[in-house]
Amino acid sequence: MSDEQLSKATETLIGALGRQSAFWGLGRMAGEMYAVLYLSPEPLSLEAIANSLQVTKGNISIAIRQLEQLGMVRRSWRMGDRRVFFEAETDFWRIAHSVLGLRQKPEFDQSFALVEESLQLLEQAEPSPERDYAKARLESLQEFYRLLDGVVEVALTVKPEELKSMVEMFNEARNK
Amino acid sequence: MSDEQLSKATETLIGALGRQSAFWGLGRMAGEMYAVLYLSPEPLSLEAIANSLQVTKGNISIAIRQLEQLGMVRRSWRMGDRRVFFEAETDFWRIAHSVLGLRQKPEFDQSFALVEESLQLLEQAEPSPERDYAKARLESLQEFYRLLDGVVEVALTVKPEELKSMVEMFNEARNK
DNA sequence: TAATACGTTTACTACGTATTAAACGTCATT
DNA sequence: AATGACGTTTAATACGTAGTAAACGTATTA
Repeated sequence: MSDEQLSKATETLIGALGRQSAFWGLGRMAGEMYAVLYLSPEPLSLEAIANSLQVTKGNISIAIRQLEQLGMVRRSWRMGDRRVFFEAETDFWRIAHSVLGLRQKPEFDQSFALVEESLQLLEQAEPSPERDYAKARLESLQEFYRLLDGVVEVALTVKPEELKSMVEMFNEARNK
Repeated sequence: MSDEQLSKATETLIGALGRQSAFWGLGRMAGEMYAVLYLSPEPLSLEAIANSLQVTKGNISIAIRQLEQLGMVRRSWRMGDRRVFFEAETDFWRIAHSVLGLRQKPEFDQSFALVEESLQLLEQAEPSPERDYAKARLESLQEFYRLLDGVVEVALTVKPEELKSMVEMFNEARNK
């Protein structure tokens, strides 16, 4: 690293995305790796990543798979080089799509299905004030889930520019 | 428990919200406790919660604080009873507000600040292709953060009915 | 065929967090 | 004052996951 400021800047981003990634349940390592790749002008080898993060190869090998599966990182090859290179997907919109679809949505669906199951159990229960109360609560929860589902659906359908102008529209309307 | 189906339904919801809660980084316990309270027609004592989840009082005492701080649970008292009772906040809209504000937003802001810091470090760096590339990347990341921030802002500003009708509008437009 | 350079897998260790049991402080009741 | 019923705190433990080092498989080169 010739430029001190540049490497400091990289370290700072590594810290930022590591935090973020851990917070969202992806593991600190995954975010840190993404940060390294995101700032690198050209694809990096597995070993290069391991060096810049001071961890072992095996560690990277496992973590990189998560990132690949989520569409946050791609592999590439160079002719005459047996090594595998990785580069970051830089289109956050695309990343948001795949992460929501592959990670959040399944979890959401699972939960939704369980609420439905719970509701069906209540249908079979003896009518009683307790049952009726629980039933009302579950239906209310279900409605909220449906709203959330709809919001996400919309967010993934519109184009980013559309979304951006929508947001601006709202903010203008609110500020007067 | 007089009604077998009712308690099965409760257990199912406990499982669902426990999963969900752990997934979102709140800890399994917190979600399970919320589920118990959410389905209970009247406030429950600390010990009652501990019994229904088969854990110790101390455990509940700690976890309940999280839920209180996030506005997901409230304390209440009964005259002539020294015990503390807890009841679930059932307005998910309100919960969404406070969770986003108290939990997600600070984390987001922290990350945003670090990206900015990183960007400022780059300003001071020697001009070079690597620096310029990194700078472009960070600016792009910043723009995405701003968009996200705006979306959340809007989502928290509009009333739930407004949001709901917006979603419906979009879906109709999309389906023709 | 031997030797080297990879990436992956595996068994082990280290670490942080969740959970418990017990001690503690407080308040009401006797 | 003494006792008992609370909720909270604390120290110890259990548990799951993150991370390492080394073995492994495979392809490439000599």
